[in-house]
Amino acid sequence: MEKKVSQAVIRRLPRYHTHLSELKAMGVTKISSKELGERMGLTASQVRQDFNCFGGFGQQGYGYPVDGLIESISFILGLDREKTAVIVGIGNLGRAIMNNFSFAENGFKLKAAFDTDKAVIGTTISGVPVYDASRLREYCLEHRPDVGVLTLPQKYAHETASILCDCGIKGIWNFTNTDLHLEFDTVPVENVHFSESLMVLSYKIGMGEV
Amino acid sequence: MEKKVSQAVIRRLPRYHTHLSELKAMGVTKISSKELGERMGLTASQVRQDFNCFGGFGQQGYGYPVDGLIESISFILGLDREKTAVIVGIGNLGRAIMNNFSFAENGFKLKAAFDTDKAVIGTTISGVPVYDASRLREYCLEHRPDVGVLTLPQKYAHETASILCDCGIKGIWNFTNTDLHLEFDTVPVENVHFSESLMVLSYKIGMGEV
DNA sequence: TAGATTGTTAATCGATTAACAATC
DNA sequence: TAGATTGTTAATCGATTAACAATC
Repeated sequence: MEKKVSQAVIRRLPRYHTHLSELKAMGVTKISSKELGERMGLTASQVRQDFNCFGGFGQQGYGYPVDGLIESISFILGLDREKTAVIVGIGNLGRAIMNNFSFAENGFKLKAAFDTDKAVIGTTISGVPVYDASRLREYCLEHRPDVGVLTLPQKYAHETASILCDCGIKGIWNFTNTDLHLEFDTVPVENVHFSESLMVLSYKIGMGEV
Repeated sequence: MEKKVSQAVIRRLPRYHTHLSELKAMGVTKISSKELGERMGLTASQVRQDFNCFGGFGQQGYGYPVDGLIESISFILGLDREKTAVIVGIGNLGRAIMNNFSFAENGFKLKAAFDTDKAVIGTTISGVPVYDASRLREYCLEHRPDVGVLTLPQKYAHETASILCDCGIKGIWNFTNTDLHLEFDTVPVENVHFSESLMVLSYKIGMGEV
Protein backbone atom coordinates (compact mmCIF):
# COMPACT_ATOMS: atom_id res chain seq x y z
CA MET A 1 0.00 0.00 0.00
CA GLU A 2 2.91 2.36 0.58
CA LYS A 3 3.84 2.75 -3.07
CA LYS A 4 1.55 2.56 -6.06
CA VAL A 5 1.14 -1.01 -7.19
CA SER A 6 0.87 -1.55 -10.94
CA GLN A 7 -1.69 -3.72 -12.69
CA ALA A 8 1.02 -6.12 -13.76
CA VAL A 9 2.03 -6.69 -10.15
CA ILE A 10 -1.57 -7.13 -8.98
CA ARG A 11 -2.09 -9.85 -11.57
CA ARG A 12 0.94 -11.69 -10.22
CA LEU A 13 -0.06 -11.40 -6.58
CA PRO A 14 -2.60 -14.25 -6.66
CA ARG A 15 0.05 -16.51 -8.17
CA TYR A 16 2.51 -15.64 -5.43
CA HIS A 17 -0.25 -16.37 -2.94
CA THR A 18 -0.96 -19.78 -4.44
CA HIS A 19 2.69 -20.79 -4.66
CA LEU A 20 3.56 -19.55 -1.21
CA SER A 21 0.57 -21.39 0.24
CA GLU A 22 1.79 -24.56 -1.43
CA LEU A 23 5.25 -24.01 0.01
CA LYS A 24 3.79 -23.39 3.44
CA ALA A 25 1.82 -26.63 3.21
CA MET A 26 5.12 -28.35 2.46
CA GLY A 27 6.58 -26.93 5.65
CA VAL A 28 8.82 -24.33 4.00
CA THR A 29 9.20 -21.24 6.19
CA LYS A 30 11.75 -19.16 4.31
CA ILE A 31 12.42 -18.67 0.63
CA SER A 32 14.76 -16.60 -1.50
CA SER A 33 13.66 -14.51 -4.45
CA LYS A 34 15.82 -16.75 -6.62
CA GLU A 35 14.13 -19.99 -5.57
CA LEU A 36 10.61 -18.57 -5.72
CA GLY A 37 11.32 -17.03 -9.10
CA GLU A 38 12.57 -20.32 -10.50
CA ARG A 39 9.45 -22.05 -9.23
CA MET A 40 7.17 -19.53 -10.88
CA GLY A 41 9.12 -18.75 -14.01
CA LEU A 42 10.08 -15.21 -12.97
CA THR A 43 13.46 -13.59 -12.47
CA ALA A 44 14.70 -13.06 -8.93
CA SER A 45 14.87 -9.38 -9.73
CA GLN A 46 11.22 -9.22 -10.59
CA VAL A 47 10.21 -11.07 -7.45
CA ARG A 48 12.14 -8.59 -5.32
CA GLN A 49 10.73 -5.60 -7.21
CA ASP A 50 7.22 -6.94 -6.77
CA PHE A 51 7.58 -7.55 -3.05
CA ASN A 52 9.10 -4.15 -2.53
CA CYS A 53 5.94 -2.56 -3.87
CA PHE A 54 4.39 -3.24 -0.55
CA GLY A 55 7.31 -2.76 1.77
CA GLY A 56 10.51 -4.69 2.34
CA PHE A 57 9.80 -7.98 3.99
CA GLY A 58 12.93 -9.87 3.30
CA GLN A 59 15.98 -10.29 5.40
CA GLN A 60 19.27 -9.69 3.69
CA GLY A 61 21.32 -12.82 3.56
CA TYR A 62 18.38 -15.10 4.36
CA GLY A 63 15.36 -14.47 2.18
CA TYR A 64 11.66 -13.95 2.80
CA PRO A 65 9.46 -15.48 5.49
CA VAL A 66 6.74 -17.51 3.75
CA ASP A 67 4.15 -16.80 6.39
CA GLY A 68 4.72 -13.07 6.49
CA LEU A 69 4.52 -12.89 2.72
CA ILE A 70 1.23 -14.76 2.60
CA GLU A 71 -0.25 -12.47 5.22
CA SER A 72 0.99 -9.40 3.40
CA ILE A 73 -0.42 -10.51 0.07
CA SER A 74 -3.71 -11.51 1.68
CA PHE A 75 -3.97 -8.04 3.13
CA ILE A 76 -3.18 -6.28 -0.13
CA LEU A 77 -5.70 -8.38 -2.02
CA GLY A 78 -8.26 -7.95 0.73
CA LEU A 79 -8.62 -11.69 1.26
CA ASP A 80 -8.66 -11.18 5.01
CA ARG A 81 -11.75 -8.98 4.87
CA GLU A 82 -15.19 -10.62 5.04
CA LYS A 83 -17.09 -10.06 1.79
CA THR A 84 -20.46 -11.30 0.59
CA ALA A 85 -21.62 -12.54 -2.80
CA VAL A 86 -24.70 -13.63 -4.68
CA ILE A 87 -24.77 -15.82 -7.75
CA VAL A 88 -27.20 -15.43 -10.63
CA GLY A 89 -27.85 -18.42 -12.88
CA ILE A 90 -27.80 -21.97 -11.52
CA GLY A 91 -27.13 -23.98 -14.63
CA ASN A 92 -24.28 -26.47 -14.80
CA LEU A 93 -21.62 -23.84 -14.33
CA GLY A 94 -23.36 -22.02 -11.48
CA ARG A 95 -23.86 -25.32 -9.74
CA ALA A 96 -20.24 -26.31 -10.31
CA ILE A 97 -19.08 -23.11 -8.68
CA MET A 98 -21.48 -23.43 -5.77
CA ASN A 99 -20.51 -27.02 -5.10
CA ASN A 100 -16.79 -26.97 -5.74
CA PHE A 101 -15.40 -23.49 -5.44
CA SER A 102 -14.26 -22.36 -2.05
CA PHE A 103 -15.47 -18.81 -1.65
CA ALA A 104 -14.35 -18.94 1.98
CA GLU A 105 -10.69 -19.32 0.99
CA ASN A 106 -10.85 -15.89 -0.56
CA GLY A 107 -12.80 -14.31 2.28
CA PHE A 108 -16.14 -14.48 0.52
CA LYS A 109 -19.43 -15.77 1.86
CA LEU A 110 -21.96 -16.81 -0.76
CA LYS A 111 -25.31 -15.69 0.63
CA ALA A 112 -27.89 -16.38 -2.06
CA ALA A 113 -28.46 -17.82 -5.51
CA PHE A 114 -31.00 -16.73 -8.11
CA ASP A 115 -32.59 -18.54 -11.00
CA THR A 116 -35.76 -18.56 -13.07
CA ASP A 117 -36.28 -22.33 -12.95
CA LYS A 118 -39.24 -23.13 -10.67
CA ALA A 119 -37.75 -26.56 -10.00
CA VAL A 120 -34.79 -25.14 -8.08
CA ILE A 121 -36.34 -22.03 -6.53
CA GLY A 122 -36.88 -22.67 -2.85
CA THR A 123 -34.22 -25.36 -2.66
CA THR A 124 -30.78 -25.12 -1.18
CA ILE A 125 -27.47 -25.83 -2.95
CA SER A 126 -24.41 -26.37 -0.78
CA GLY A 127 -26.27 -24.62 2.01
CA VAL A 128 -27.13 -21.58 -0.09
CA PRO A 129 -30.81 -20.74 -0.65
CA VAL A 130 -32.05 -20.38 -4.23
CA TYR A 131 -34.50 -17.54 -4.86
CA ASP A 132 -36.63 -16.47 -7.80
CA ALA A 133 -34.58 -14.28 -10.13
CA SER A 134 -37.37 -11.72 -10.14
CA ARG A 135 -36.53 -11.01 -6.51
CA LEU A 136 -32.90 -10.11 -7.25
CA ARG A 137 -33.34 -6.34 -6.98
CA GLU A 138 -35.38 -6.56 -3.83
CA TYR A 139 -32.85 -8.89 -2.19
CA CYS A 140 -29.84 -6.79 -3.14
CA LEU A 141 -31.39 -3.56 -1.93
CA GLU A 142 -32.01 -5.18 1.41
CA HIS A 143 -28.83 -7.20 1.89
CA ARG A 144 -26.27 -5.19 -0.09
CA PRO A 145 -23.97 -7.98 -1.26
CA ASP A 146 -20.48 -6.94 -2.32
CA VAL A 147 -20.12 -9.06 -5.41
CA GLY A 148 -22.45 -10.53 -8.03
CA VAL A 149 -21.43 -13.70 -9.84
CA LEU A 150 -22.86 -13.98 -13.34
CA THR A 151 -23.26 -17.58 -14.51
CA LEU A 152 -26.39 -17.07 -16.54
CA PRO A 153 -27.01 -17.16 -20.28
CA GLN A 154 -25.26 -14.37 -22.12
CA LYS A 155 -28.43 -12.68 -23.28
CA TYR A 156 -29.45 -11.86 -19.70
CA ALA A 157 -26.01 -10.68 -18.67
CA HIS A 158 -26.46 -6.99 -19.31
CA GLU A 159 -29.87 -6.52 -17.74
CA THR A 160 -28.74 -8.44 -14.67
CA ALA A 161 -25.52 -6.47 -14.39
CA SER A 162 -27.63 -3.36 -14.68
CA ILE A 163 -29.83 -4.38 -11.75
CA LEU A 164 -26.82 -5.24 -9.64
CA CYS A 165 -25.20 -1.90 -10.38
CA ASP A 166 -28.41 -0.09 -9.50
CA CYS A 167 -28.32 -1.79 -6.14
CA GLY A 168 -24.80 -0.61 -5.44
CA ILE A 169 -22.88 -3.82 -6.10
CA LYS A 170 -19.12 -3.33 -5.62
CA GLY A 171 -17.90 -5.80 -8.20
CA ILE A 172 -19.00 -8.30 -10.81
CA TRP A 173 -17.47 -11.70 -11.44
CA ASN A 174 -18.47 -12.34 -15.01
CA PHE A 175 -18.52 -15.86 -16.48
CA THR A 176 -20.64 -14.99 -19.51
CA ASN A 177 -18.70 -14.85 -22.72
CA THR A 178 -19.25 -11.16 -23.27
CA ASP A 179 -17.56 -7.96 -22.13
CA LEU A 180 -19.40 -5.84 -19.58
CA HIS A 181 -16.64 -3.31 -18.87
CA LEU A 182 -17.74 -0.26 -20.66
CA GLU A 183 -21.41 -0.10 -19.91
CA PHE A 184 -20.86 -0.01 -16.16
CA ASP A 185 -17.48 1.51 -15.88
CA THR A 186 -17.65 2.57 -12.29
CA VAL A 187 -18.06 -1.02 -11.14
CA PRO A 188 -15.03 -3.30 -11.41
CA VAL A 189 -15.60 -6.40 -13.51
CA GLU A 190 -13.44 -9.47 -13.50
CA ASN A 191 -13.99 -11.72 -16.49
CA VAL A 192 -13.55 -15.47 -16.75
CA HIS A 193 -13.96 -16.07 -20.45
CA PHE A 194 -13.49 -19.74 -21.29
CA SER A 195 -13.67 -19.07 -24.97
CA GLU A 196 -10.88 -16.49 -25.00
CA SER A 197 -8.70 -18.82 -23.01
CA LEU A 198 -9.22 -21.71 -25.43
CA MET A 199 -8.52 -19.40 -28.38
CA VAL A 200 -5.16 -18.51 -26.89
CA LEU A 201 -4.42 -22.20 -26.40
CA SER A 202 -5.39 -22.80 -30.01
CA TYR A 203 -2.84 -20.19 -31.03
CA LYS A 204 -0.11 -21.63 -28.82
CA ILE A 205 -0.65 -25.10 -30.25
CA GLY A 206 -0.46 -23.86 -33.79
CA MET A 207 2.78 -22.01 -33.28
CA GLY A 208 4.36 -24.56 -30.99
CA GLU A 209 5.04 -21.64 -28.69
CA VAL A 210 5.06 -21.78 -24.90
CA MET B 1 2.06 -14.03 -39.54
CA GLU B 2 4.21 -11.67 -41.56
CA LYS B 3 5.68 -9.86 -38.55
CA LYS B 4 6.27 -11.26 -35.08
CA VAL B 5 3.18 -10.96 -32.98
CA SER B 6 3.74 -10.15 -29.31
CA GLN B 7 2.10 -11.90 -26.37
CA ALA B 8 0.16 -8.75 -25.54
CA VAL B 9 -1.37 -8.70 -29.00
CA ILE B 10 -2.23 -12.40 -28.91
CA ARG B 11 -4.11 -11.91 -25.65
CA ARG B 12 -6.18 -9.18 -27.28
CA LEU B 13 -6.96 -11.17 -30.41
CA PRO B 14 -9.76 -13.25 -28.84
CA ARG B 15 -11.40 -10.05 -27.60
CA TYR B 16 -11.29 -8.54 -31.06
CA HIS B 17 -12.77 -11.75 -32.36
CA THR B 18 -15.64 -11.66 -29.87
CA HIS B 19 -16.44 -7.99 -30.44
CA LEU B 20 -16.21 -8.25 -34.21
CA SER B 21 -18.48 -11.29 -34.16
CA GLU B 22 -21.01 -9.34 -32.13
CA LEU B 23 -20.79 -6.47 -34.60
CA LYS B 24 -21.23 -8.86 -37.51
CA ALA B 25 -24.31 -10.33 -35.85
CA MET B 26 -25.66 -6.78 -35.66
CA GLY B 27 -25.18 -6.39 -39.38
CA VAL B 28 -22.14 -4.10 -39.22
CA THR B 29 -19.83 -4.67 -42.18
CA LYS B 30 -17.21 -1.94 -41.77
CA ILE B 31 -15.68 -0.37 -38.68
CA SER B 32 -13.01 2.23 -37.97
CA SER B 33 -10.20 1.74 -35.50
CA LYS B 34 -11.67 4.64 -33.52
CA GLU B 35 -15.11 3.08 -33.13
CA LEU B 36 -13.80 -0.38 -32.35
CA GLY B 37 -11.34 1.04 -29.87
CA GLU B 38 -14.06 2.95 -28.06
CA ARG B 39 -16.14 -0.18 -27.85
CA MET B 40 -13.32 -2.19 -26.35
CA GLY B 41 -11.61 0.43 -24.25
CA LEU B 42 -8.52 0.70 -26.43
CA THR B 43 -7.01 3.62 -28.31
CA ALA B 44 -7.49 3.81 -32.06
CA SER B 45 -3.73 3.79 -32.36
CA GLN B 46 -3.44 0.50 -30.54
CA VAL B 47 -6.12 -1.11 -32.65
CA ARG B 48 -4.31 -0.09 -35.84
CA GLN B 49 -0.95 -1.26 -34.49
CA ASP B 50 -2.46 -4.60 -33.53
CA PHE B 51 -4.09 -5.19 -36.90
CA ASN B 52 -0.95 -4.23 -38.71
CA CYS B 53 0.88 -7.06 -37.01
CA PHE B 54 -0.79 -9.39 -39.44
CA GLY B 55 -0.91 -7.25 -42.53
CA GLY B 56 -2.85 -4.14 -43.44
CA PHE B 57 -6.49 -4.91 -43.89
CA GLY B 58 -8.02 -1.52 -43.65
CA GLN B 59 -8.94 0.87 -46.35
CA GLN B 60 -7.79 4.43 -45.87
CA GLY B 61 -10.72 6.74 -45.53
CA TYR B 62 -13.17 3.94 -44.78
CA GLY B 63 -12.02 1.57 -42.08
CA TYR B 64 -11.80 -2.19 -41.71
CA PRO B 65 -14.09 -4.85 -43.17
CA VAL B 66 -15.62 -6.75 -40.22
CA ASP B 67 -15.76 -10.04 -42.09
CA GLY B 68 -12.21 -9.91 -43.35
CA LEU B 69 -10.95 -9.11 -39.89
CA ILE B 70 -12.80 -12.02 -38.30
CA GLU B 71 -11.40 -14.38 -40.90
CA SER B 72 -7.90 -13.05 -40.42
CA ILE B 73 -8.04 -13.39 -36.66
CA SER B 74 -9.55 -16.85 -36.91
CA PHE B 75 -6.68 -17.87 -39.11
CA ILE B 76 -4.01 -16.43 -36.81
CA LEU B 77 -5.56 -18.11 -33.78
CA GLY B 78 -6.01 -21.34 -35.69
CA LEU B 79 -9.75 -21.42 -35.05
CA ASP B 80 -10.34 -22.54 -38.62
CA ARG B 81 -8.28 -25.68 -38.19
CA GLU B 82 -10.00 -28.83 -36.91
CA LYS B 83 -8.59 -29.85 -33.52
CA THR B 84 -9.51 -32.62 -31.12
CA ALA B 85 -9.76 -32.68 -27.34
CA VAL B 86 -10.35 -35.01 -24.42
CA ILE B 87 -11.55 -34.00 -20.99
CA VAL B 88 -10.43 -35.58 -17.74
CA GLY B 89 -12.65 -35.27 -14.67
CA ILE B 90 -16.43 -35.22 -14.99
CA GLY B 91 -17.46 -33.52 -11.80
CA ASN B 92 -19.71 -30.47 -11.80
CA LEU B 93 -17.25 -28.34 -13.71
CA GLY B 94 -16.38 -30.96 -16.30
CA ARG B 95 -20.03 -31.57 -16.86
CA ALA B 96 -20.74 -27.83 -17.13
CA ILE B 97 -18.09 -27.50 -19.81
CA MET B 98 -19.31 -30.54 -21.70
CA ASN B 99 -22.92 -29.42 -21.64
CA ASN B 100 -22.58 -25.68 -22.14
CA PHE B 101 -19.30 -24.82 -23.74
CA SER B 102 -19.17 -24.76 -27.50
CA PHE B 103 -15.92 -26.43 -28.48
CA ALA B 104 -17.05 -26.31 -32.09
CA GLU B 105 -17.04 -22.50 -32.14
CA ASN B 106 -13.31 -22.61 -31.59
CA GLY B 107 -12.68 -25.40 -34.05
CA PHE B 108 -12.42 -28.12 -31.44
CA LYS B 109 -14.13 -31.48 -31.38
CA LEU B 110 -14.44 -33.09 -27.95
CA LYS B 111 -13.87 -36.79 -28.57
CA ALA B 112 -13.83 -38.45 -25.16
CA ALA B 113 -14.23 -37.91 -21.44
CA PHE B 114 -12.50 -39.77 -18.60
CA ASP B 115 -13.45 -40.31 -14.99
CA THR B 116 -12.96 -42.78 -12.17
CA ASP B 117 -16.62 -42.91 -11.13
CA LYS B 118 -18.12 -46.26 -12.14
CA ALA B 119 -21.55 -44.61 -12.27
CA VAL B 120 -20.65 -42.46 -15.29
CA ILE B 121 -18.18 -44.72 -17.08
CA GLY B 122 -19.86 -46.15 -20.14
CA THR B 123 -22.42 -43.37 -20.37
CA THR B 124 -22.53 -40.49 -22.80
CA ILE B 125 -22.59 -36.77 -21.92
CA SER B 126 -23.65 -34.38 -24.66
CA GLY B 127 -22.85 -37.09 -27.15
CA VAL B 128 -19.35 -37.70 -25.79
CA PRO B 129 -18.50 -41.16 -24.43
CA VAL B 130 -17.15 -41.42 -20.89
CA TYR B 131 -14.32 -43.91 -20.35
CA ASP B 132 -12.50 -45.25 -17.33
CA ALA B 133 -9.67 -42.91 -16.37
CA SER B 134 -7.30 -45.86 -16.24
CA ARG B 135 -7.65 -46.11 -20.00
CA LEU B 136 -6.48 -42.53 -20.63
CA ARG B 137 -2.96 -43.42 -21.75
CA GLU B 138 -4.13 -46.21 -24.00
CA TYR B 139 -6.75 -43.99 -25.61
CA CYS B 140 -4.38 -41.09 -26.19
CA LEU B 141 -1.68 -43.25 -27.70
CA GLU B 142 -4.21 -44.58 -30.15
CA HIS B 143 -6.19 -41.44 -30.99
CA ARG B 144 -3.63 -38.68 -30.46
CA PRO B 145 -5.91 -35.86 -29.29
CA ASP B 146 -4.51 -32.34 -29.62
CA VAL B 147 -5.64 -30.92 -26.29
CA GLY B 148 -6.36 -32.29 -22.82
CA VAL B 149 -8.84 -30.47 -20.61
CA LEU B 150 -8.14 -30.87 -16.89
CA THR B 151 -11.25 -30.54 -14.75
CA LEU B 152 -10.27 -33.05 -12.11
CA PRO B 153 -9.30 -32.62 -8.46
CA GLN B 154 -6.03 -30.77 -8.04
CA LYS B 155 -4.18 -33.68 -6.51
CA TYR B 156 -4.46 -35.70 -9.72
CA ALA B 157 -3.53 -32.80 -11.97
CA HIS B 158 0.18 -33.47 -12.25
CA GLU B 159 0.09 -37.20 -12.84
CA THR B 160 -2.61 -36.74 -15.46
CA ALA B 161 -0.72 -33.94 -17.18
CA SER B 162 2.28 -36.22 -17.14
CA ILE B 163 0.41 -39.01 -18.91
CA LEU B 164 -0.94 -36.59 -21.50
CA CYS B 165 2.53 -35.22 -22.18
CA ASP B 166 3.91 -38.73 -22.55
CA CYS B 167 1.32 -39.36 -25.21
CA GLY B 168 2.33 -36.30 -27.19
CA ILE B 169 -0.50 -33.95 -26.29
CA LYS B 170 -0.07 -30.54 -27.94
CA GLY B 171 -1.65 -28.40 -25.26
CA ILE B 172 -3.32 -28.48 -21.86
CA TRP B 173 -6.35 -26.47 -20.81
CA ASN B 174 -5.96 -26.41 -17.07
CA PHE B 175 -8.91 -25.66 -14.77
CA THR B 176 -7.26 -26.96 -11.60
CA ASN B 177 -6.13 -24.26 -9.26
CA THR B 178 -2.46 -25.04 -9.58
CA ASP B 179 0.32 -24.08 -11.98
CA LEU B 180 1.55 -26.74 -14.37
CA HIS B 181 3.84 -24.56 -16.50
CA LEU B 182 7.24 -25.48 -15.33
CA GLU B 183 7.07 -29.22 -15.00
CA PHE B 184 6.09 -29.69 -18.63
CA ASP B 185 7.58 -26.70 -20.27
CA THR B 186 7.57 -27.96 -23.80
CA VAL B 187 3.78 -28.28 -23.78
CA PRO B 188 1.75 -25.05 -23.81
CA VAL B 189 -0.63 -24.71 -20.88
CA GLU B 190 -3.51 -22.31 -20.69
CA ASN B 191 -4.81 -21.78 -17.18
CA VAL B 192 -8.31 -20.89 -16.04
CA HIS B 193 -7.82 -20.21 -12.37
CA PHE B 194 -11.09 -19.14 -10.76
CA SER B 195 -9.39 -18.40 -7.50
CA GLU B 196 -6.84 -16.01 -8.97
CA SER B 197 -9.58 -14.20 -10.79
CA LEU B 198 -11.66 -13.74 -7.65
CA MET B 199 -8.59 -12.52 -5.76
CA VAL B 200 -8.06 -9.80 -8.34
CA LEU B 201 -11.71 -8.82 -8.01
CA SER B 202 -11.29 -8.72 -4.25
CA TYR B 203 -8.43 -6.29 -4.75
CA LYS B 204 -10.35 -4.11 -7.17
CA ILE B 205 -13.26 -3.86 -4.78
CA GLY B 206 -11.06 -2.86 -1.89
CA MET B 207 -9.35 -0.10 -3.83
CA GLY B 208 -12.40 1.10 -5.68
CA GLU B 209 -10.28 0.79 -8.77
CA VAL B 210 -11.52 -0.14 -12.21
C1' DT C 1 -11.93 17.44 -54.73
C1' DA C 2 -12.39 17.38 -49.64
C1' DG C 3 -12.91 14.49 -45.75
C1' DA C 4 -11.84 10.56 -43.42
C1' DT C 5 -9.06 7.08 -41.86
C1' DT C 6 -5.40 4.07 -42.51
C1' DG C 7 -0.31 2.59 -42.26
C1' DT C 8 3.79 3.74 -40.20
C1' DT C 9 7.38 6.25 -37.97
C1' DA C 10 8.80 8.69 -33.88
C1' DA C 11 8.11 9.83 -28.95
C1' DT C 12 6.65 8.41 -24.61
C1' DC C 13 5.77 5.63 -21.13
C1' DG C 14 6.11 1.73 -18.13
C1' DA C 15 7.75 -2.69 -16.90
C1' DT C 16 11.56 -5.88 -16.64
C1' DT C 17 16.28 -6.90 -15.98
C1' DA C 18 20.92 -6.03 -14.40
C1' DA C 19 24.06 -4.44 -11.12
C1' DC C 20 25.75 -3.49 -6.74
C1' DA C 21 26.09 -1.46 -2.25
C1' DA C 22 23.90 -2.42 2.21
C1' DT C 23 23.41 -5.70 5.72
C1' DC C 24 21.84 -9.83 7.97
C1' DT D 1 34.12 -12.60 9.55
C1' DA D 2 32.59 -14.43 5.06
C1' DG D 3 28.71 -15.70 2.36
C1' DA D 4 24.33 -14.89 0.96
C1' DT D 5 20.62 -12.29 -0.35
C1' DT D 6 18.03 -8.27 0.02
C1' DG D 7 16.67 -3.32 -1.29
C1' DT D 8 17.26 -0.08 -4.67
C1' DT D 9 19.14 2.49 -8.42
C1' DA D 10 20.34 2.49 -13.27
C1' DA D 11 19.98 0.39 -17.88
C1' DT D 12 17.35 -2.00 -21.08
C1' DC D 13 13.67 -3.49 -23.28
C1' DG D 14 9.07 -3.53 -25.08
C1' DA D 15 4.55 -1.80 -25.50
C1' DT D 16 1.51 2.10 -25.98
C1' DT D 17 0.48 6.55 -27.68
C1' DA D 18 0.97 10.48 -30.70
C1' DA D 19 1.64 12.42 -35.05
C1' DC D 20 1.31 12.79 -39.82
C1' DA D 21 1.98 11.68 -44.58
C1' DA D 22 -0.28 8.48 -47.78
C1' DT D 23 -4.43 7.45 -50.00
C1' DC D 24 -9.08 5.77 -50.52
